[in-house]
Amino acid sequence: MNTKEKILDEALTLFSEKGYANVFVGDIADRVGIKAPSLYKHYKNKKAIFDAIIDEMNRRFTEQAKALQINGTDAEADAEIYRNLSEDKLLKLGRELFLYYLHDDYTRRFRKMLTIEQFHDKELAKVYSRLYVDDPLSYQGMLLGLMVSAGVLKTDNVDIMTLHFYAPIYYLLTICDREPEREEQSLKMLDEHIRQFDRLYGRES
Amino acid sequence: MNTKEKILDEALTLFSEKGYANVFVGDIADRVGIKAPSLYKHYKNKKAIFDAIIDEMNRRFTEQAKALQINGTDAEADAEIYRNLSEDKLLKLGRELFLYYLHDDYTRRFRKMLTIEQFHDKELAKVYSRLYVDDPLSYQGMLLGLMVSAGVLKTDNVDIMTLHFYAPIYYLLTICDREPEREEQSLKMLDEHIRQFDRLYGRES
DNA sequence: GTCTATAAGAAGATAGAC
DNA sequence: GTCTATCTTCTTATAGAC
Repeated sequence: MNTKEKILDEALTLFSEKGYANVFVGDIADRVGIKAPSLYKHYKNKKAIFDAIIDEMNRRFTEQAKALQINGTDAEADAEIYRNLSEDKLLKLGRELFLYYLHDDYTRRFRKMLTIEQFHDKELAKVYSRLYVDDPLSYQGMLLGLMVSAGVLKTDNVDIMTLHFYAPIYYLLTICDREPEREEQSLKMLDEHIRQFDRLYGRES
Repeated sequence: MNTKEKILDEALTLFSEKGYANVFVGDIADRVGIKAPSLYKHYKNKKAIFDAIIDEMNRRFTEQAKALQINGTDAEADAEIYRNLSEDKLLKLGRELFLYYLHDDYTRRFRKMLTIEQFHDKELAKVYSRLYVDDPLSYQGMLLGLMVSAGVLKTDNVDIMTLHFYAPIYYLLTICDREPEREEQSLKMLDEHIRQFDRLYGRES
């Protein structure tokens, strides 16, 4: 990781803990191991660092979305997978996804930073809603829709079923972001949530 | 409203939009209609204004909690109410609660401020979790528990049922806080959520 | 309690040497 | 690209008159 990248990395760490306004250019420089004025050789000003973080995230998520679409369009193969999805496998899948979002360093820091800055301007509000509302609901809606098609789940309203699946996961994630010591408790609730979801929409009805 | 109260009020408005660090003492004074130095006759410093807001909220919520407990302990009368709760009434109740939390000026501004400041220190994280996790889950858990006792709802895990009821409501609320123009869409989803919740846990099973 | 004037210090950013 | 020195501006807070 070169200096320019290291600046983004350390800035993201600080922004995600204290928020943009509470982080000083000198703080970032300290952590990078240079003096504040040197930082201006890499970025025009403090705001440019913040913008570069947002850009980098947009790049990553677009990339990820593309990768998901490639898998997602192969509906026949996916349907076959979901048809054979036992409760245990669903549980494992949900837990892995949750832990990825919780523990992946970049994802976690970015989510916390955006949580702090979401009211700062309309643009950031949109980014937040796209990443944590619209994209997850549409992607998971597609997956759950496949499971409905495969007869594994039953509903006449996939959108609300998706909300019922995702909202508790999102909620538990925000708890862990705020108080990491509640991770164990949250994981336990996550398991129970998925098990109950499976029972409500799935095999027993 | 005297000057001292007006300072808290305007400060809360600004803090909830920009966050503590982005609000200057002069900004608050401007909105109150005085000059910055006059403000120091009412509060020792900027931090004291913030602390006073937190204290005032603690006062209000403790008061509210007491009032709720008085009703809540009369389980017999409540059970009677919930036994006769039709889907339409549940819908109306949920919608009213949601709109209260969304539109009540004090509640909304405080929630947004705390959202921005929740990672700033452990104390604020705890306040957030108490107000938006532990208290609602325990209060609504009690109400839903009564409905289970009354035979209106069925589950072997009231905690998860409560999570399934509350998490989508919380989630929709955060969407409206961030993008008020999505209120109509969110209210529609709220209705569908409650209706579906009622179907999953209620009469049809 | 409110004002004007101002002190004290913090923070962002630039200049110019190396 | 990194440094030291420095400028400028902004922000909190105080002093003291009314």
